[in-house]
Order: sequence, then structure tokens, then C-alpha cells
Amino acid sequence: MQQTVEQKVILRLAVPVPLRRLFDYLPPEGLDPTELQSGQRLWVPFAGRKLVAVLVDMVRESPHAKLKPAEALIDGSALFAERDRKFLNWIADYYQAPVGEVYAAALPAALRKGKPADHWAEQWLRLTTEGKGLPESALARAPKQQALLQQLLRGGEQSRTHLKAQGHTPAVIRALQERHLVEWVSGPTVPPPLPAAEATVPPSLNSEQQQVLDTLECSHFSATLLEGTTGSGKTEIYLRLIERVLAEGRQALLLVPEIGLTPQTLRRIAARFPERSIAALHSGLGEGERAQSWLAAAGGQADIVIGTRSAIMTPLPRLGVVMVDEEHDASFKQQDGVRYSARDLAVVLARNSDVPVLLGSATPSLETLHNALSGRYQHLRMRQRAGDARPPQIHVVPTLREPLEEGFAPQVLRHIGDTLARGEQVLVFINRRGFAPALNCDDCGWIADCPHCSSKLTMHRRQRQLRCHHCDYRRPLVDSCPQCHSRSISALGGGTERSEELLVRRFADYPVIRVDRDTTATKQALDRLLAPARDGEPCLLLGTQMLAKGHHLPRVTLVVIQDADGGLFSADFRAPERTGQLLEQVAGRAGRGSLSGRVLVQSRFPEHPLLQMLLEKGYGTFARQLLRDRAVAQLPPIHAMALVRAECEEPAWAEEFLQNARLFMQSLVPPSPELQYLGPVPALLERKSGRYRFYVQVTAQNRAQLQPLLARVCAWAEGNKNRRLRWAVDMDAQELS
DNA sequence: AGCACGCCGACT
DNA sequence: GTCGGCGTGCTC
Repeated sequence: MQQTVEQKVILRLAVPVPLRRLFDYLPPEGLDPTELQSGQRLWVPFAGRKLVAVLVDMVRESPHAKLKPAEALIDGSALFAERDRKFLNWIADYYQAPVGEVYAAALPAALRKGKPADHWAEQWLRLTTEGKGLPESALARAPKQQALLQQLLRGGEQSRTHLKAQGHTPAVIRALQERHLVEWVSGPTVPPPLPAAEATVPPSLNSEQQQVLDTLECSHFSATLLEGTTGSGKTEIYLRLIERVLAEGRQALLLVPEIGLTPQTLRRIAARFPERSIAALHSGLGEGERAQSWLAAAGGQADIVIGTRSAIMTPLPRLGVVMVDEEHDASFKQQDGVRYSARDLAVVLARNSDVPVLLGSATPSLETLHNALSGRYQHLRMRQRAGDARPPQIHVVPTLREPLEEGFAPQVLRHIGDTLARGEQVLVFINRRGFAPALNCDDCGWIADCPHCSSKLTMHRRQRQLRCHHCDYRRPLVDSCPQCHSRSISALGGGTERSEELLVRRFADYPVIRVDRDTTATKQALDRLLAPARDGEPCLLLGTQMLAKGHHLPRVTLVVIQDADGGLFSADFRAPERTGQLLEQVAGRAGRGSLSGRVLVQSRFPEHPLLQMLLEKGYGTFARQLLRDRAVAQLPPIHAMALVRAECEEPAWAEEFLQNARLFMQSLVPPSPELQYLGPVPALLERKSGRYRFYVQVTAQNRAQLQPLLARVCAWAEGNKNRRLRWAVDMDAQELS
């Protein structure tokens, strides 16, 4: 028997391609294999190109005969520790996603492209041997140098960023350098500095908050739903938990909805922890800043990480707590690529790391509520509003037989006028942007619709454009019918822009602030727009969902919901839940200060039982009723559900593909009361960007029944040869659109 | 996904 | 004669 002197090493790599497997390579030529660690990035040759791959595992042998060597090692040390890799592998498995794409999704763009991490290495200033020998009283004649020297003697090495923030000038540092007392060394990345904020002292807690904090156990895994009325002080609970884990030397992760991470939010956290290093991870960052924040988090330098959905995949070596604010928010579910739910992953991550997870909301998702009611999660509630704010009074305004003025009932306009006249603020919620959702010829019936989607074009009058809200199609506004040349064309229905026009006309003495995606391109813009409202002058705020989330506007005493009916008759089984959450959240904007609030809800169906229940009994009772309905209909969250989706320019191909997928799955697991199939059916938006979309829905008693079936259907579909067809498995799908 | 290889139409 | 259209095969 021949003995091999050199143990051969085979690298198993996650390559960013849409294939559900790892790829084996030999170590780069001329590299000592002992330098390799799982979790490092490497350049690899792959089907004629060069890609950045992540080393997931090292093994002794490979089933593949001809292996190529990897091209080069990128990282000196691993970016992903073993438990990070376990987590990412789990994600790929659970969501039936290609592993390489999961690893790619976990990395910030700059690192995904192969930039070396040491590009963001921080310069740290430390004492030389000579410097360490000095007494603190040295350099009495150079007070600035002395102060810096003392700081280094007491606190150890300091980052360049930190020194700059503290006002130590380069000149002072250079002076010490020239005396050979200090030197720069390259060290771990620190997060980019946040806008300066004045330190605040923690407010005192009310009894409910105190009770919640006493109940929350931080040493081990536990999952908790914190169901707290708007204004009950959930944020303070997050801040206290952060404080607690920081004191133990651990990191805190706070996930927030996409539009929740405003400079205002960041400032508030920075003000509470002025001495701590905070990394923000959101879409507003540049590529470099994002990589820097990510590396600071992954390197353990950042104490607090606050981010949107994708932050859940950031490695955190000292993780102590995970918190999800507004956990019901739809932006936690990724809608393309790796279709993960950051909220669900937060629970998985916490369990893996044996740390607590806190899901906070005034209007919990039915998923989380179900887990809380069934005892899987701890359920804590806060009903008191902070300060002396009282819950708002809610009134329904029937609009079916009412003569409306641009969508507003006369009495609603009267109330708006009265409120402004009292020097208070009004918030008008309209869940549709633009001037009008349709443009129609009175003579021949022509309707402006999107050439690429099964939807109508929305009229944007200010920009004189017709736009599709589903793809980015735009065309100039027409003033005669393109079909019959009639000049009698009308804009049907209303949106924020149309209401803005009316309100500006009717309430000319007051500023009207419109907040929607068209007026608010950036998070800074939102902050700027809302500034006059925060000053407390009487004004009218009008906008879409963007206005519904956590802005503290204490002078708003009247909230108008222009149309509550949208979600009551939708084909999407989640529509009532979302409508309930939205209405409750918007209504919560009323009367947050000492002034009491009033909410006017316009509806054509004021007697609709769900609307009645929501308005009279509140979201809690409403949500429990919806849960009972879901149980009867065998829908999530009582049952597990996944969609197999397909889209194609040729509708028949997508349908046929899904028909075959269903037949294939049925041959493995025939339909039964336990496991059921539906479809293929067209998606709610049947055509989008030129492609027809269909899905097959699979529901089962539990996920364990679904998992193996989905894995098999993925393997089957990967063998599908139609290039024009795109398909995906959407586990725990949130949208049927 | 993206890049190679391969087989049929309108161009210098 | 070939430049290039995109169908399909494969990626360690």
C-alpha cells in the first residue's frame, strides 16, 4: 500500500450561479493549503469566466474526476465563521435557493466583486515601547499632546476615526509620532461615523415597560412577541435590551423596515450610546460605506448593528440579541432572488446563537401572532400609551351615496378645516400615488394601459406622464384619444397628486406636505419634508404608506383614511390582514401628544363585518378572527404553504411547465387532506414586464411535509431546458401577485 | 446566469 | 465567400 505524504485537500465552494450545488476545486497552485480556512473568498475559473466564490468546506475527496485549481485566495482570514456558514447553508436548504446565490446575497456588493477586505482596514494609533514608558504627567508643556498620550495610556490603541471625532488634530498626532512615542498600525475596520448627536439620558419607564423588561430573559434563546400599541414605547424596550447586552460585551442586531431607517432613527440610537460603535446597513449607503459597515459588524468592532432585511445575513461574532421592529412589515420578505423572510430568519439565527429574539409590532403578523397564541413564543403586551396620550376616537364616514369632492365627503373636508383652524395638524392617508389610476376616453372607451403589464397606466399630471407602477414604462400624457381622437378623455379615480391639488385649493392658508415615492426619493428627503410638521405649525400631511410608519408627529389630531375598502375584496388572502395593519398604523398617528385624536375612515361599505370588527374591537380581535378564517380555509400560518412560480413571454409555456411540475409532485405525494395542490393559476398581476406569470400552490399540515417535495421539484426543474422560462420556489410566499 | 460552440440568413 | 443571429449545453 502506497502512503501519500501530502494529504490532498479539496475545496467545496459556493459559486454565485443559479445552481443548487457546491463546486469542488483544488487549492490555488503554489499556495500552502494550511493557509486556507473555510469562510474565505477565492477567485475561481468557472465555465470560461472568473468568479468570486466562498470556501464552504474542505474535504479529502471529490466525486468529480477532473478538478481545476482555484485561481487565487482573496482573504487572509475567514469572512464567515462556521456558524455563519451553517446558517447560510440552512437558508439555501429551507428556501430551495442556490447556495452560491445565498452567499452572494450575504456579502455587500464590493466584497461580492472581489475587493480585498483590508481596503477598509482602519488605522489604529498605539504607543511605542518608548511611549509606554512615559508617566502620565509627561509633556506638561504641550497640553494637547499630553491629553492624547494620556488617553492612549489609559484606553489603549485608538482608531483614526475615533481620534478625529474627538478633535485630536493630525498636527498633534504627527508631533507625537516625530518623538517616536506613537505609531500607526493597520487593524480591524470600524463603521463609518454617524451624524453627531447630543447624548440623551434614558427616560423613566412606566410600569408596563418595566414589567416587560423584567420578564425578558437575555441569557439564552427565547422568542418573544412584543405586542405594543402605537406610542406604548417599544423603542425604549429595544434600547434597554441593547444596553443590557452591550454591558455583557455582546453585539445587538436591530432589524427595521425599509423605510424605517431614517436619519432620525439613527440619531436617536446614536444619542443613547454615544460611546458605542454603531453600524448602519441600508440601501442608502454607497458601496464603500456598506462594505465598511458590514466588515465592522462581521469583525466584531460594531457593538450595535441596525439594518434592513439583508442585515440578517451579516456575520456577528458576539451576537447577544436580535430585535425586529414592526415585524409585520412586508419589506422583511425578499420578493426576488433568494426569497427569504428576514423576520423568520431572525428567529432561526437567535436559536442557533442561543440568544433571545424580540419581535415588536402594534399590529403583529398573523404568523407571529399564531406562534404567540400557540405558546411557541412568549407573548408580552403593552397597552398604555406613553405620556398622557389617549387612544383616538374612530368614526366611519359612509361614501356610497355621498356627493364626493375629489374623493372626500363634505363633512370630512369640514373636519379638516376645523382642525387646521384650531392650530392642529391633519394627516390624510391615500394608498395610491399619482393623479389618477386610470385615463379613459369618454367616446370610444379607450383606456391607457401598460404595453408590458396587465395593468392600467397611472396619470401623473405634474410631470405630464402616464406611468406603469409595476414596470418602469412611461409615456407622455395625451390630451386626445389615440384611438378616436376625441378630446373628451377623463381621469378616473384619485391618488395623492389629485388630492393634493384639491387640498391646496381648499386650504390655501396652510402648507400641504405630500409624502409619497414621487416626492420622497431619499430618506433624507422624508426627514426634510416632515421638518415643518415637527415644528408644530398647523399643516396638512398627505401621503401613502410612507406616512404610516413610526414618525412621531405630536400635533396631528385628525387622521383621514380616504378609502378603507381596498383590501376587503381582494383575491389575495392576505389583503384583509394588510389592510387591518395599515389602518391601525395610520390611525395610530392621531393624538400621540397630549392632544386627543380623531380618525375618520371613509368607506363605501361601512357595514362590512371585517371593517366593523377592526374599527370597533381593534386589530387584536380582528387578527384573531382572521386566524380562525385561515384555519378553516387551510391557509398559512395554520398550514404551511409554498408556491412554485413560473414566468414566460409565452403564457402557454409557463402554464405547461407548472402543469408538469404539479404532475411530477403529485406522482411523489398524491393530493390528500394533508397535502393539497392548486393551480397552475395566473398571478394576480398576470403579466409583468412582458412576462406572463403563473404559480402552483402547495399547502401542507407542516413544513416537514413540504420540504422534501420542494427539493425534488427543484431538481426536476433544473433539468428543464426552456431558456425563456424563469421559475422559482417561493417558500412561505407572502404575495400572490 | 453567462459563456462557448454550432448551424443558417444578408452583407462587403 | 463570412459576420453574426440566438438555440442548447455545460459549468467542479
